[in-house]
Amino acid sequence: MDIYREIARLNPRQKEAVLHTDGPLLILAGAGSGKTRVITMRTAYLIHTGVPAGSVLAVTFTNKAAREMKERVKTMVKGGNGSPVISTFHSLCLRILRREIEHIGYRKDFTIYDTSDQVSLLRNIMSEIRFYDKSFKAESILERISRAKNDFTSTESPAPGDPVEEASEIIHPRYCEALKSMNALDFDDLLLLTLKLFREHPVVLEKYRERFRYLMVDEYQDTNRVQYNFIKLLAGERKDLCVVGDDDQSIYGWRGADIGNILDFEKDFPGTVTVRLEQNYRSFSHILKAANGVIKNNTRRMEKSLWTERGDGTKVNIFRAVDTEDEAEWVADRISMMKDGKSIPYESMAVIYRANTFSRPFEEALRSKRIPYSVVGGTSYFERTEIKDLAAYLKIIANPSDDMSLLRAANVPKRGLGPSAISKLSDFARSDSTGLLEAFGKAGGITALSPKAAASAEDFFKLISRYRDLFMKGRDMGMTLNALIEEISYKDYLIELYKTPDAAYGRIENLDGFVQSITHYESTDASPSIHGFLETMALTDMIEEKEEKGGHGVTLISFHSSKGLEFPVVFIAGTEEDILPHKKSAYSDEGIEEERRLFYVGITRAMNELYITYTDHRTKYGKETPSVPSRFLDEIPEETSSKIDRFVEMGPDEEKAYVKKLYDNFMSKLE
DNA sequence: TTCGGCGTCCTTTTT
DNA sequence: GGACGCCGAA
Repeated sequence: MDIYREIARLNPRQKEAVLHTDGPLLILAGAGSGKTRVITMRTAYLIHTGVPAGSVLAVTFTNKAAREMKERVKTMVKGGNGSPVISTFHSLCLRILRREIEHIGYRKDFTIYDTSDQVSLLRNIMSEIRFYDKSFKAESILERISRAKNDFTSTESPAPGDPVEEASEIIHPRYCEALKSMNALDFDDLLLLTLKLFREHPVVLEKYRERFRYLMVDEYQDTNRVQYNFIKLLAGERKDLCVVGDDDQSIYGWRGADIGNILDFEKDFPGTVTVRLEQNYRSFSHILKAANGVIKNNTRRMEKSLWTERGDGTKVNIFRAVDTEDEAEWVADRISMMKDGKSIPYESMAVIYRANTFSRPFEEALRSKRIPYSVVGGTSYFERTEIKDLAAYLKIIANPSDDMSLLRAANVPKRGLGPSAISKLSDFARSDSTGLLEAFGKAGGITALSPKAAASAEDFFKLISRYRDLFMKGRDMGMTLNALIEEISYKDYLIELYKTPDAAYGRIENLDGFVQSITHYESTDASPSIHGFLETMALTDMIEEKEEKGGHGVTLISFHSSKGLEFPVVFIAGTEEDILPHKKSAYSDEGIEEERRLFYVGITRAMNELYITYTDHRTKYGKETPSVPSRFLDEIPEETSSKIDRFVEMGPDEEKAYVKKLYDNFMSKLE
């Protein structure tokens, strides 16, 4: 591929971004402006000018983004020496820590705790220190702790009178100690500890600065303070740093993403060249005007305005539905009209909503019209209990200090090791200052324990030791895992739990999938190990590659998950106050602005046709509630939209039917 | 130690 | 309307 010919085909702004290779560069990439094309071409160009491929580092947030970028760079850069490092923040940090973590006093064989591991650890700690008050949910404490870890710069004392804040202040240090003693790192630690490493060991930092001379960060608007500091340190004095992002699409503030990072980039890195990519290749003009009209009401943003050469297209349709079912039915009707009348395939259409629970009525309406659909989101494969159960076995096998996994595995399936036996075992471990797993091994000598429980604990210890040997020998992990499943009769346990083999069938299928994924890992990884497998499992959703291709029918998806995607036809549903903006975000201007960005993200997903719907009445938590149209609807310019109103649309018969339906609903609620 | 019934809560989720 | 966690009984 001739790189110069490719560059010549870019628009002037894109060209500018690709050709700027010295000093800090901020690419403000509007939705649909060809961002990926620009950053991959910039990478190719860098390498073409003589930069060694291996000294280019591109960091993304998701595995998907990293994968896509890798593939596209590969087609542009032929052969040559080495390839650029394209990685997520988390995998990059993991790789660094695997090599260097001993510098900061951790063992190399640490394991990674995911969110549910974190929650169970917190529950444990909270009950141990008798903090377990119903008013404190482990999840909300976790949220605070994670937040504190992510914007570690703001270590101000808790807002007085906020009990959750005060509680997490107390729990936080204990949580960190517990993690460390279990030789475990949570997701935040991967980043935080790498930063700590860089700060405390300049020699190590220097090594990585030398290694990665050219840095690129994708989705910069989503970085948190730790990521910002990490990047800044790594960029060092040379500051060959290029960040790409769109402040208008910053929708992860609640997860610690700091929109200030992108807004202040020019200030943080003096001499920054800023390039705005505003030409949009995705949508018709009416859609873009609607998007611009909405987003310009935000105050904390960098001025920009999308435009297109594609022409006006059709106006944005705003539909007022009678109620939740009506909204879903109308959308389903439209979908089948598009399919039948315009031969638009179902795969080209998406319904976007604020929260996953809103998928329900759409699923029902689509199903009743026999329209195929797939719901994006929900619990991921590796979050399923049966998978987590088995993973707990693998984790305690891999890391004997991992008490949380030990506790999970110990009594699943039931072995007669309930809370009281466990607490005796951990008392012993503490007084004898050995690990919990060793305490299991010595259970015979613990007088407080019933002989039955003691024997059971010892058996468990032996089981784990035996399988550790088997796995460490490194031969056929898939078969070993199968043997383990067999030995602990896990499938029988599932059948018993779900009463019938039929009900348990799906679960058992998941198990087989799990065995397959370890087998697959084993056959594709250069040096497979149980640690490596657990890592891959923690950091990537290995199933997603399959699902990405397999997704068919109409897509049902949340605003958040829709970022980065595009569909010829988009329906945005539930555009009502308390939903969008969500009532919990409506207290602050910041919150409202992030909700507005969500709406903006949704609008800009649409290529050809956009429908926005709201209802007159909505069923909330099983109760009929009147709804108020979202304030954001008023921000869509009149000349770019057209309104459809079911109440106006309805003939007298339908109106009568509607009134009757309301009445029936009302009567049925009384019973 | 385990099972079943009630009260509580209720966004978004890249890793 | 429903998931999930807590507490009481066997």
